[in-house]
Amino acid sequence: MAAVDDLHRTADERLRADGQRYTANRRALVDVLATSGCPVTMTEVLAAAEGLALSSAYRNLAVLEDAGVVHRVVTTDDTARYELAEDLTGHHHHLVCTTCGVVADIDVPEALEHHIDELARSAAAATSWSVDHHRLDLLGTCPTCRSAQRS
Amino acid sequence: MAAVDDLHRTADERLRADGQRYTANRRALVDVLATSGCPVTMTEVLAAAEGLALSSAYRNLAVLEDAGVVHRVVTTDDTARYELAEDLTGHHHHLVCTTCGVVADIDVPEALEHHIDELARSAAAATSWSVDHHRLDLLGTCPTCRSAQRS
DNA sequence: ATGAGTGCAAAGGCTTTGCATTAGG
DNA sequence: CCTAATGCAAAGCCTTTGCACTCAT
Repeated sequence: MAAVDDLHRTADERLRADGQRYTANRRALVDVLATSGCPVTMTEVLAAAEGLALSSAYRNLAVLEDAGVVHRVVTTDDTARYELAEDLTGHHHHLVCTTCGVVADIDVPEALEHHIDELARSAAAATSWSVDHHRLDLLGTCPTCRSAQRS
Repeated sequence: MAAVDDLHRTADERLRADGQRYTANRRALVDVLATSGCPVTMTEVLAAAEGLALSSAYRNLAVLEDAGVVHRVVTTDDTARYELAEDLTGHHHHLVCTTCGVVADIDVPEALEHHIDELARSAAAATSWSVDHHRLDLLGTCPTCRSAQRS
């Protein structure tokens, strides 16, 4: 998998640029996130990375986030989720289940992104805030919770 | 203030429909949220509603949320914020400060809302999720934190 | 009088931190 | 060697819950 090698190389570079080492634990975390396909909870991270201590997972995910490799996703419940940074996976948005909290990725039409960028510019101009990113979530019910409702 | 009277009447109706009473504490909470103009933290709620117990504030905000009077806003930090439900204040989106967490309201052009609704429909059709709402946040730095950075 | 609402204190759950040990450069 | 990283346990912080008391109907 050349793509995965590239990912690790990029992660390594970013951590070094941040004065950090790309250790086995950190590499394992990146693998977990690259494999999962959607933002994952700490519980899921620990299940996928056997032998990794809870505190190391939190600390390393924070280090990876500081280095711009990982993004911490906060939705509506009290459990954070983690995914690879957008510039590694491509810009996307989220479908969030308001029942169980699970998050899926969705792509958004270029035209809509363009409209949002315009909004960001005009809002920044009107408010004296600076605007860096945006976040568009669709909130609803995932297939699993939908079938649970019906039964 | 006729508008505020309407607000309290609506809140009262919704609580009763939910089998709940519109008590003095709950009325005070609605007043705090109506006055603040942007989503507020629990700390701010307690400061504004003198004599209100922490547990009562949490419990009553939960009751008000269940009744559809209040909306709990989760952004990027670990402190929830509360605002009046959108159908009481009008649909809007948020400007979130990634430094201090403060949240401001912004209105979004009708055309953009329309595009987002289309996205919601197509995403629902493509994924077998059901989609109820959306949430668009602009993430950046508020004026206060911007001046703190410069100094 | 009867159940909802309230306040205090204690407990919960996710996350962070202190500290001794281990490993990488 | 020397600093960073790790793992365990303890602490923190926001939030929820248990329980006795008060208030409204």
